[in-house]
Amino acid sequence: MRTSQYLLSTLKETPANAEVISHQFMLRAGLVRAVASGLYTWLPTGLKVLKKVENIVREEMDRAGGIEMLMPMVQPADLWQESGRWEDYGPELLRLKDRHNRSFVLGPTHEEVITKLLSFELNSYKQLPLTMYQIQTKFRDEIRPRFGVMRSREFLMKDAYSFHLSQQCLEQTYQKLHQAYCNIFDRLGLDYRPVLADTGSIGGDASHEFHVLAESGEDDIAFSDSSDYAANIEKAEALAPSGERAPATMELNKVATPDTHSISDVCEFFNIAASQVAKTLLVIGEGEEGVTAPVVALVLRGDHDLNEIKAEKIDGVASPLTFASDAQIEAAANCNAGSIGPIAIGCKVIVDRSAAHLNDFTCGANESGYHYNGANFERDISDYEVADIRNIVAGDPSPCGQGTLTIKRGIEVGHIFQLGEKYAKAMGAAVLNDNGKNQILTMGCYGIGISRIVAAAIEQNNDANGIIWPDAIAPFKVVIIPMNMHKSARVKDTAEQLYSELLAAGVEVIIDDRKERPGVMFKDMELIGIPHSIIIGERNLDNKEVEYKNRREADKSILKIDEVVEFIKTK
RNA sequence: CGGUGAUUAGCGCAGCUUGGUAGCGCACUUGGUUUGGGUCCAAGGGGUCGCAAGUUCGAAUCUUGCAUCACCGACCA
Repeated sequence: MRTSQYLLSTLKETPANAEVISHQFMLRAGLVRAVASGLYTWLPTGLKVLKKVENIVREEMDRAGGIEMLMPMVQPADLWQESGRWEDYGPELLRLKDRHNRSFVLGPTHEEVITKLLSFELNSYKQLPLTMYQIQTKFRDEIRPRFGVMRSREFLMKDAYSFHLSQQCLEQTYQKLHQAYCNIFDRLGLDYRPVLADTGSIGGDASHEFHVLAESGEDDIAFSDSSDYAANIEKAEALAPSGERAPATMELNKVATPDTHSISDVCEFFNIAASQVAKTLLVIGEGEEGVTAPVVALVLRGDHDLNEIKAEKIDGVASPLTFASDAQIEAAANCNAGSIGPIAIGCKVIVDRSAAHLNDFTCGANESGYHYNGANFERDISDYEVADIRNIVAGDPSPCGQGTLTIKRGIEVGHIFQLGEKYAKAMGAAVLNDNGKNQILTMGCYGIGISRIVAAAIEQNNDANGIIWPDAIAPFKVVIIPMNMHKSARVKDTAEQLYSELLAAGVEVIIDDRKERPGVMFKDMELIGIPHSIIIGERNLDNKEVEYKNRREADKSILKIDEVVEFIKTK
């Protein structure tokens, strides 16, 4: 490729509405342009990277036994009604009508289509197990698209679906694809971790996410410091504190605490640590249809945060988790939100494991402007349940039993699920088993965000000058930068000769043949992040030499001209 | 959807308080200059100031409504 006949589209200045590094560099390096919120055009350089990621994913999926196919992006509503997700998926599902007023959706994922298809195509257990995949555009009407292509509405995804007759068989394929995902992220050259995950709206039993570690990530990942345990903080279990709860030593004592609402107010007022305070949150409970929903009190230690995913799974708590309104709080606890407490509250009380270990603690008195201190379980609060409802914090013991947890930020680039029979049952996907009986299929599904990987790779590989691509996904492997080619026939001839030789050797090379000053070329090529540069100037040609620079290193080195092609090929 | 802020040339911004000729830097075109890290000089092209209504002799500027975009919260590859 020649820059003079290409669309580089680099920008000197950072567009004002790009916040994260990857978005800034993707715009500046001419990889993408926004069309509307969450919708992007991929420019030539960006598309090259996207295709490289796609091909690595395709190769590893094929190697793991996947079979590629392609399903439509527009899907009929009745498939979604059949699975029940027409109601369940919510507004993120973009619905539309055709000219005949028939309803369709823009596919956010393809369980319905694939399962329906295979309910027709599969007849016998002899055809199983089967793993199908596609690499295709998805649409999710995100509430708030952000971070460029990292959370866009339209994006490129690899989605795979596996079909089995037994859980055991599903687990084998799940393991195989888990390994395939590791191979993919290894080849991409990314620092990533597979972590235990919540199954979310897709449903099912077991699940792992693959996270690229980066400060700009939207998820918190908990790691054990002495085992390979890793879990999304949504999922990571907070163990009960060890040992017995200390006995009560104080009397229950009601104290007037005017203008004391937050945990920090209470700590300051009583001069105690947040870990000695119990905070009480009221959420909506599961009520019968038509009846006013009851509230449920969730009790946590003052220094801990509620884990909403864990809480909404508890029997009696409405899902999705909904906090009580001020009016509901007033009605249930006779006080404002700053003075709620678990003592004699008159509703279901669920206490976090760590909070349940407290003795002589401080809590709201269910009377505006009053708190108790010296509160103790059993003596003061008898009717309660204990559950794990908090987020783990750094320093907590690992649920695996070894080591303590640390927390890092991650970008979710892959997610694999064991779905079980959910979709197969809904869509009537069954085959005859070896006893000649009809049997519902068991499924797994496996996603990778191709376009998100491009952004994640930049988040993890950049410096002040721009992107530093991992070699496997660089848009070009090497750039030839001739110094003042228009003034020196020698420089021009050498550059053109090397360009031809590299092309002939099958190397992805771009030559910067613009009539630009050297500084401009260096800046542009560093911004775009091409891993290897060959710099050709008068000063080295007398010795039949050129310079080589690696994007990751500060210093240049000297190469003999006739060694360049071999040298680059070994990189 | 709630909160916050923004919208003036392709990009980054000023002008608005106090209404009166639409500006600066980068980029682009032309000429010259320079040539190993975003040269310098000069001359140019490009804007219905997000849209609509209102106030006014006159609106980028004041008022109202709407739209779009970004950031913080709940969702997810």
